[in-house]
Amino acid sequence: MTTAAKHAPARPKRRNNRQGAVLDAAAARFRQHGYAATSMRDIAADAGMLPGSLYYHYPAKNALLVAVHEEGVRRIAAAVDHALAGIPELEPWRRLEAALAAHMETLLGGGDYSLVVLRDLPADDSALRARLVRLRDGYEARFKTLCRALPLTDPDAEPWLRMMILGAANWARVWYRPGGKAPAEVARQFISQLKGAPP
Amino acid sequence: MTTAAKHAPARPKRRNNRQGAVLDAAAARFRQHGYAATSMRDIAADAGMLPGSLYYHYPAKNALLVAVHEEGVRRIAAAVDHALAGIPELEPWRRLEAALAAHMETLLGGGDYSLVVLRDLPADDSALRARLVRLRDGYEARFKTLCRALPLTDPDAEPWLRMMILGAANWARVWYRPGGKAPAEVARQFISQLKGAPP
DNA sequence: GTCTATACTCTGATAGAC
DNA sequence: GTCTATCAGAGTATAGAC
Repeated sequence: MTTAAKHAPARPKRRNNRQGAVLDAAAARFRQHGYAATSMRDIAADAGMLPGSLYYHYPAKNALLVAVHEEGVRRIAAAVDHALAGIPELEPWRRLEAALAAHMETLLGGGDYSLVVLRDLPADDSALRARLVRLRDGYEARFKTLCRALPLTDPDAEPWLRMMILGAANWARVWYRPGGKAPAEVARQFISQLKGAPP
Repeated sequence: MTTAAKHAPARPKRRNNRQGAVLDAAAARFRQHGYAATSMRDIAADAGMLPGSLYYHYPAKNALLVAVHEEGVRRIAAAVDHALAGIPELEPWRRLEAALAAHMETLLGGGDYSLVVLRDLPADDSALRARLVRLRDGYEARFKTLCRALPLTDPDAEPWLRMMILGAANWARVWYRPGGKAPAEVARQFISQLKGAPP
């Protein structure tokens, strides 16, 4: 943690790159049909393999879910961090808006791996569930920091404000259609509702 | 629609009431484990039947999903309508807050059938999906009316405001824990964030 | 390292006795 | 209205050839 949080270049060891194909296929299926409705046969077919071959790369179906989730969090966190690094200016509302725009662009941008925002955590495996929740919480800590920096008249409002922003943003997955407003514009409008009239 | 929107008393024909047990069992399973992860055998066991017996009451698994969904929408809509009927006063923000409180109480109150706000609409059956979406849209029309009545400085803000409110409320299912603040209090705080400083 | 073939369980659903 | 018995197929996972 001294020099850089990510000690690996970009994709450390995608051995013969077939593992990447498996993960991509799983991400696409999980996103489109959900975890429970996706079969290993589906994933294998999309990856151009037979079902049994998957188990060389990942020991079980839920290991695939964890891997997809980890990659998803990694990507959305990178997008947000990159957006914030571009504007070291101090105006807190604008920083929050930029972060939210990056969050929503990644989430709604059509890429798979947007599961960060998993609605439907596996209820049967509590260890797995806890692990995924911890991952998401680690990511969302960024928004806690951003919201705490806001000049609010009532400091106790911060948690509610944060819950509203993230909730509204994540729920956008349900109603958003690619043809509509750009994700960044949605983010701008959301922030605008909370900020009240601008000066 | 002249005298009353609901022409049936409370539960029109729960024939021999075993059908109700089936629906309750299905609702509980769908809520806790999701649709795809629930088997007809699970539902049958919870209802005290054998798997084959379910098909006397419902012709297929997805018919159960539709029935649960319809009952869920009916309940949450009834709760909101009842709350609004109690306060025919005119202050629009208070009406919206009351409706949101009823929405969230029903949603977070622990009852099954709160699937209204279905996370995971079946992606494989687009006819079914469309039907469920239409049901939800019919319910949410109430909030469109409520938001349009608000005294907003920018009238174009109404859709964004509504999307934020419903999104934040529905997403609360993900983080809300029964020990915490009452749902009505959460609703109050959410509205408070949007209204700005009260007079 | 990757694939083939397969084991074994569970799925939604049906037919017909009671 | 519920049960017994069963179907055909899909589910995850494994063993072992290449």
